[in-house]
Amino acid sequence: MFEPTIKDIARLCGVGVSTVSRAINNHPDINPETKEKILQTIEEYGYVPNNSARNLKRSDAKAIAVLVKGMSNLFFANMIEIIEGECKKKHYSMELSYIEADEDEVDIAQRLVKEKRLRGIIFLGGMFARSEEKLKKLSVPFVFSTAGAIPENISKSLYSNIGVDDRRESKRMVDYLIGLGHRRIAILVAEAEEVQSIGRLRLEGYYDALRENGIEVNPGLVCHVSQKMIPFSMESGYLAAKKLLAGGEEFTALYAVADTLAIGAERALHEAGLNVPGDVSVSGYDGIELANYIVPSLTTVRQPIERMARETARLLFDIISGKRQHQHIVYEAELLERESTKAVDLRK
Amino acid sequence: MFEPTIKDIARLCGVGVSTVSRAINNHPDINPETKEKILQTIEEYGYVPNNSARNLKRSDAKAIAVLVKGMSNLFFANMIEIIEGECKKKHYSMELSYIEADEDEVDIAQRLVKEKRLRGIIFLGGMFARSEEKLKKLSVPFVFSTAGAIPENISKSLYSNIGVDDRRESKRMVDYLIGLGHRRIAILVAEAEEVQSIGRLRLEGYYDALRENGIEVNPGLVCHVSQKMIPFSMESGYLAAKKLLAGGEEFTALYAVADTLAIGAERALHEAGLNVPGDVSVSGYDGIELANYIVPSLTTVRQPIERMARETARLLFDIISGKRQHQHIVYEAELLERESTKAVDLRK
DNA sequence: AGCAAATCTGGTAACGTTTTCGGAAACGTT
DNA sequence: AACGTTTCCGAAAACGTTACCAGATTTGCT
Repeated sequence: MFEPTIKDIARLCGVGVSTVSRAINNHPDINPETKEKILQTIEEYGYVPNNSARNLKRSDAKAIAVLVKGMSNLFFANMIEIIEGECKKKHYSMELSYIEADEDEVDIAQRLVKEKRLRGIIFLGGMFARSEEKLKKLSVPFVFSTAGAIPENISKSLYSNIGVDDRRESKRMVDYLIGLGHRRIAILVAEAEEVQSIGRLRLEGYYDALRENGIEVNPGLVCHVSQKMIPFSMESGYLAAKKLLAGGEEFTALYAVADTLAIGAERALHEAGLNVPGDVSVSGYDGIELANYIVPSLTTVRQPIERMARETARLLFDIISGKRQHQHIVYEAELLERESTKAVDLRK
Repeated sequence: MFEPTIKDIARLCGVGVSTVSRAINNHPDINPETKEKILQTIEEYGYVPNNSARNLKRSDAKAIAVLVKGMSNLFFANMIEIIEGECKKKHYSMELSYIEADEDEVDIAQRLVKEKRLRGIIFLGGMFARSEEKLKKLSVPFVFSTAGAIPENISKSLYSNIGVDDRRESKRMVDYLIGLGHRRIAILVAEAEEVQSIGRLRLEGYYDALRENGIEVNPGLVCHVSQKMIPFSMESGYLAAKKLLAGGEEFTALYAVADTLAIGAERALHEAGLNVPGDVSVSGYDGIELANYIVPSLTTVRQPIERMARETARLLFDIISGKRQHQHIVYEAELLERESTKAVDLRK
């Protein structure tokens, strides 16, 4: 199959290649009539500029990459879709790549940028304990979202970060459960071993709340998702809850650090003949759409996912175009009180 | 920031650029020692070949695109992740783009292919009533998955298609409900207006089952998701079910043509004080992971999603490399009988 | 009418690779 | 020793664009 190039179009129109190039790129230095004719010919022959040649010459591509760490997460799927929409608006293309837990996201990004001459990177999830030198080597802006905490000693001007204060919001949820009278509150946590990871932060929030309320931490109520499992999957929640139940430790509330984990846990509870919220109150974290539809609807902390995703993309584009500098945005989350939690039964 | 090129590496090693190129691309015509030295220098200086230049010269890129029609679908999110994994294995990069309902996927693909010199396209969802001429113009292989039905008059050698027989599997589900004694079976359907769309096919399956069992179709039990809504979202299911309930038509079973719709519907049922499966049996379609965890777990038709996604990617790669020809694969789905359905109560 | 300025245009040199081609050196074989 | 082979290598020509520069034409102003 023959693919016309800019030369062919030029020949067809009896003009030089530079003129065709000008027509394509909306250059001002061109006669509107010539431009019209060229555009028409282009249309007629179905000419589409070769991106590789263009990128080579321009020495950068109108593209970004979205790197996702932590698979099978409804939350990220949602964000990706929104980010893709923003890319489309800016006529950027988006490359998506899921990266393994043991891979270094900054290294991968670095390579990708060099290879494809991308203009920026969005990074979703994962923990975040990078070295400053690596960040310094980055030649394009890097925006993190829904990532773990940032080590204090790294200069904030090297990257952007958008999200909520996981530790604080997690504490808010546990405070709420305590407010309902719960004292024996179990927690289902994933990735808590990774320093500064999201899971870790949410667990810290749990500790904070207990401490502040003078409740002693019962290690038997802190249940970790097996490291071999996908951290935030329903299956992980299910299995972890089963383990918790098997442990025999009593609890009146179960807080899972992700809605998906909570849903898995509810099934385990159900199988054990426990009613939610009758016997156990259950709450999650994230505020995925689903949480509102299941029966009973799930009490959760809603992250402003759409706003976060949209702003992540917009901020990146603004930094690329020089309109804004790197910044660190912390959104407020919202506690959604729903059917899965209730005040502790005083008769018990 | 200075980025070394192949010339720099060549100079640094005191060899010609072609030799460096040979080292990078594992060409046999090179002295192992020289290769070793070059590779070492590359490592040392962090050289990464410029993809644009490479693609330009090679006149094609090691990349494919995944085009998704029909947004906010858990099912697709899952498939995309699996496909991305397969791409990674083959060292292909993947471009993701969601396309609007009114856009022509083949046109978009065509443009993308010309622009980026992609080697193939995977197309997820949407209906599929393409013209043969357009398909003929395609210069790279095109694999559809989870798409609507194929018009019979289009030559099957022009594209591949992988999926299940939606009409038959849908009928299977309705047959099952009828087998449980249900006669007044409501259906929640989306996109049924689009000829040959997935929604339409599933609705046809419903009609087939009723007809075969001598049950007259009650139009009051066929409930369409509003066209303004996202077709397969939970919200759509919720709203549609509310409309159905408001219609006042009695039914003992509700079949939603997607699990997400079913989950939305269950909430509406719940709000109306109806118990599942006590008062109404509910079933879905797709077999997303979630369906197994919610309470009551959802009876559904499981599409072999992982197998489909994996095979879609593999088939595309095989066609690209000439190992296989275009083909049309129809997988068997599996009816998963779970807690949300039960035999109709004879006392009623 | 004359000249400067504005408008438009085409030629051409890059951009960083891969690949072809011919040649040099090293190696076997008679 | 003379020859063909093999092994390795470098020069240079693409690939399809964009951007710079210089030239040609038109326009605007005295």
